[in-house]
Amino acid sequence: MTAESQRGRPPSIRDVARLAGVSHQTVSRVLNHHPSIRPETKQRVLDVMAELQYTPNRAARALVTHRSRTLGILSASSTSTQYGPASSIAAIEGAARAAGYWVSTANIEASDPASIADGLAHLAAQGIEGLVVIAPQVRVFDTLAQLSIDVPYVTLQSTGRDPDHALSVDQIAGARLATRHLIELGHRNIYHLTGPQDWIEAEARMRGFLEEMSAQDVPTTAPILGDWTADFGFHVGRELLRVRDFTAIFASNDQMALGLMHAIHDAGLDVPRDVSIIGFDDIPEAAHFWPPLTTVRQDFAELGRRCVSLLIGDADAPSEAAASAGGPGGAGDAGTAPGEPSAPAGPKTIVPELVVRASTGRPAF
Amino acid sequence: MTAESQRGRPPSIRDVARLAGVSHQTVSRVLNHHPSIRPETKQRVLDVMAELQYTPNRAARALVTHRSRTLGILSASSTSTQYGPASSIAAIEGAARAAGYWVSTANIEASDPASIADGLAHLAAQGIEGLVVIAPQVRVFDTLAQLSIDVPYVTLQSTGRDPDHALSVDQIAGARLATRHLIELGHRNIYHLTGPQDWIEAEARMRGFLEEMSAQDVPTTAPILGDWTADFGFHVGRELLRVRDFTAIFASNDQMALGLMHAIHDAGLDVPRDVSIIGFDDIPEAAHFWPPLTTVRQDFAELGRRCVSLLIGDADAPSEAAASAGGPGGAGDAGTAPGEPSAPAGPKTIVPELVVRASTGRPAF
DNA sequence: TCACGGCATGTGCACGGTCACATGCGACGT
DNA sequence: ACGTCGCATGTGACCGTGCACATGCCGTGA
Repeated sequence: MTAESQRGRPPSIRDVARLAGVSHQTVSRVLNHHPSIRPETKQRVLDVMAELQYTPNRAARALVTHRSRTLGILSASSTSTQYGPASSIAAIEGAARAAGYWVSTANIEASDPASIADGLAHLAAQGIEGLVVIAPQVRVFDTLAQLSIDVPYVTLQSTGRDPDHALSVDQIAGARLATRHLIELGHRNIYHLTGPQDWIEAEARMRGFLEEMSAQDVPTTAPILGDWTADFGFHVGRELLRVRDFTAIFASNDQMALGLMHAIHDAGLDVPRDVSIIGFDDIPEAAHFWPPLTTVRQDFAELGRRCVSLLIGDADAPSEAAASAGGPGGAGDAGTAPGEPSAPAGPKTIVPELVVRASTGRPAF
Repeated sequence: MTAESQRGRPPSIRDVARLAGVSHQTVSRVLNHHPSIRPETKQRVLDVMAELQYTPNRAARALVTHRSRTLGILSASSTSTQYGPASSIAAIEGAARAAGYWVSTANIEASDPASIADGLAHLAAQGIEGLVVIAPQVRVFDTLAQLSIDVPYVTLQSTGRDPDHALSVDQIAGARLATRHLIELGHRNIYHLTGPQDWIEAEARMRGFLEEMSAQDVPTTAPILGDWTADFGFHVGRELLRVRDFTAIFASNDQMALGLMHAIHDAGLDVPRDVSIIGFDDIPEAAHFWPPLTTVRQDFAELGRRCVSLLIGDADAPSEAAASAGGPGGAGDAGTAPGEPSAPAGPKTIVPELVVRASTGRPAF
């Protein structure tokens, strides 16, 4: 029965149209949830689609609509392997898919301008409609401008500085939380180990640290520039322990905190008796570090979701809303096309949360 | 000068053709590295392309060639946030991009069949030319068959059981390495904490463990089914310590090993004096666990790269090789199109490596 | 009764590439 | 000297969709 329609190629709307006894345009209307189609006609078309296992051809659609329905993620490969970014990426993909979008990723070497340009060009060649940047952002933006790529973009995890493009976990507030916690425990000699300087969130955490320190009138030492890795934390820890003019360290991510604790244990010291350590992110392993790490939790998944609603809100909502008053519907495939496009996304700032575990305590003296 | 050619749309090959004084087909030939184009003509076309900032339209190309040049990754969202899979994914993307392919990801809830089907359908709708599966594989394959999706696929990290689709880190060898290490230290009462049973590599590591145990005539206890998480390791550890009829545990990933060590410390015991712990994967943090973790290192990035060369070798190499004898060139964009497509990929099995650190030692008695 | 508007549907073209098939021209063998 | 072959290039159709613009029909108000 269906064998007859087999002709090598996958079925097109015209094949469906022929079998349903309508024009190809009617089929197209069914696909796009056009309002004025008689229910019976629609049903007949849907039946034929199912019978033929028809799938809309993405390329053809993109060609004529000039819309790729694809979001790009530009990610530093050194970080996409870490819990936080990886969780956000997963959430981005999920939210995008729910909204009928595809997600395409490009990993770059953050340190190499050519790599940035290459990755960006790769995404641009795809006609992405939105871009999420998880990388040292200053350089990326320069390159973006140079290549005259013009798509809406969002930077994951930045501070509220550029409110159009930055949806923020309030990194500053999180850093202040961490710092305040140490100060309230009685620490006065506190170091801060930051992330790389061209990561906006590293800078934000540093700012939060400095703000809280001066707000509480605690004398500040210069932050130490780190690179997010546990290895780096370990080496910095070894250096710092030579002098030991501190009782607490605030590391701007959990990995570096882990490295610090390693160095401290190696020196025969105890956490938190001799030194208190606080991290940032609350990766799932942090609860099982020894000692379990006090840290600041971020909701990475929520962050990813908001990225998408920001991006798709920009790109989609206007035309979408204009097109049809009542029905949302979107432009998903006829078969799938589930729930509403995500809700207005709530307040714009995600507030991070202090998680007190066993790596912080009162200073010994 | 260039202002004149601005007409809203991005430039097409016809625009380029007009300005270069050739036919659109000649432009197309330049794009596809056709052999018989006069160097001067080619150069003229390339110049115009540069001037116009011409970018080939992916959708149009895909429409007519029936090739999407896209690879799909189906990944369990619970695992894509972990170091190993994430590294492989990054490597896959890099290798794919170098070969002129795009990568699109779908994260699924491994436990939910509907989610699997949804993710797979999403990728299929894109016309992916290859699929990498990083998820409990049994269910995925069933679904793949049900949806009658027919693309070459590769399972990341599987054992050598199905040699066509499995490019293997030799998980069995790795597990034997770990087990032998414990036995050689003098341990006789060894537990094994596995990954979820429907993950092929979890099963492979378990097999390796069992094989080595019986090869060395050490009595075996039933493996404990885990879920890859540190939390789970922690809880299992607490249970096991009630009886304490063992001197060593082989955890099939580093996270679970971490959880185990946490439980052991909590009980006031010492690693490795009271219990030896060995992990698997060698995530970057493992060197900084307390104590630094003995584990088995896998080259995740190499694994990812091989995935791609396997997939693209299948899909591309035949026609590619037939097309032009000498020049590789690929079908990248005229402007970009860098280095050779990856080399023949070497021997098919990646051999993992034992990394001895401080979490294993001789049993106390 | 008829013009008119809205619904349900159909017709043809455009999107930006590639492919199959010309075409013109110079070199070469007989 | 002429047919033939290969190179360099051009012409037109086609891929599967969506859009702008008909078209026919029915209900409605003047």
